[in-house]
Amino acid sequence: MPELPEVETVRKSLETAVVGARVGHVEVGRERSVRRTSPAMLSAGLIGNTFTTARRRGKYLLFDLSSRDTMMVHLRMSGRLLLADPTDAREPHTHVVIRLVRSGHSDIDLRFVDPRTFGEVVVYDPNDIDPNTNEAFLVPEVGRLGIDPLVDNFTFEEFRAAIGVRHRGAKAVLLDQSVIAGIGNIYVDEILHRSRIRWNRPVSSLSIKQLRLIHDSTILILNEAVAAGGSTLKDMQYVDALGREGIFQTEHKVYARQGERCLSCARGVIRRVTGAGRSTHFCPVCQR
DNA sequence: AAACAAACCTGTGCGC
DNA sequence: TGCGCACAGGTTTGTT
Repeated sequence: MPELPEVETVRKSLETAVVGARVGHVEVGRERSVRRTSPAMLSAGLIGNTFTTARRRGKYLLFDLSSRDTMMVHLRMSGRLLLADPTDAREPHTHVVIRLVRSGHSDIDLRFVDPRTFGEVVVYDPNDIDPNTNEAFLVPEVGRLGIDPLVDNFTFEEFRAAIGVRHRGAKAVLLDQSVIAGIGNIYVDEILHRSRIRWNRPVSSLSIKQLRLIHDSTILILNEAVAAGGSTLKDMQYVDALGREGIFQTEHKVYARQGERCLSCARGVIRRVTGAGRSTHFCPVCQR
C-alpha cells in the first residue's frame, strides 16, 4: 500500500506524540510481525527507552531510541501505524501495541495493524555493522537504499549518477529502491505519465531533456502527494496515524483509470498492462 | 544484466 | 446467495 507520500504522512502525523515519549509496555499478538527477532527482543529493546526521532528513508520508518538502538517499521502492503487512546477498541489485525508514556500527558498507544502481515517491526542496533558490507547486521536493506527524493539533496546530477548507464526500462529503474528510495507502483506510473515517457523505454535511450523531465516530475508529484496526505484508494486501507484519509487519488492521471480518456492529451485512452506481476497504467498517445 | 515468476498472507470484488 | 478466481500499495529470492 504505502509509498513515500503515505509513509511520510504517517511519519508526520505521529511525530509529535512519539518523539520524547517513553515506552511503558509492549504487546505482540502476532509473532510474524516481529519475525526478524522475537516478541521478547522487541519488548526488551523498547521498554523504558525514549524515542528521540521519527525519521523516514524511502518506505522505511526509523525511530531512534535513547538506548542508541533504532526501531524500524515497514508497512509493506497493508500495514498501518495508528495512535489511539489505550481504552479505544483495537482494530482487527492489531499485531503490536506500544504504550507511550509522556510526562504531562495521558498515555497513548502506538498500534501496528496489518491484515496481510507482510509488514514488520524490529528494534536493532544501527552501529552493529558488518565490516564487509558496511550495512547493519539485522537490517541491512536500509543501508542499500538509494537517494530519498525528500530527505536527501536530490539534485539532477545525483539523479543521473544514480541511474547510471543501464539498459533497463524506465519503470523498473524508478521502482528500484537502491536507485531512488520511496517510489512505488502508483507514483511511478504518475511520474512517467507526467514525463510523457512510456514505462518500458530503456533509460539508456532517454535524452538529457527527458531525464530532467523525470527528475522534475518526481519532485513535483511526490511533493504534491505529500501535501495531499497521500492516496487513499477504493479499499480505504490507507490512513495516517490519526485515521485521516489522503486525497491525492483524485489527482491520479493514469493509475486505475484504464479505459478512460487521457486527462493530459484528451486523445488517448488509458491502458493497463501487466508485467512482472504488476499492473502498469499509461496513455499510449502522449507517452512515448 | 535484466526480465520474470513465485513466495510471503488476508480481504475484497467480480463473474458465473 | 454462494463459490472460485483474480487481484492488491512491497520486497526478496531464485530462475531463465
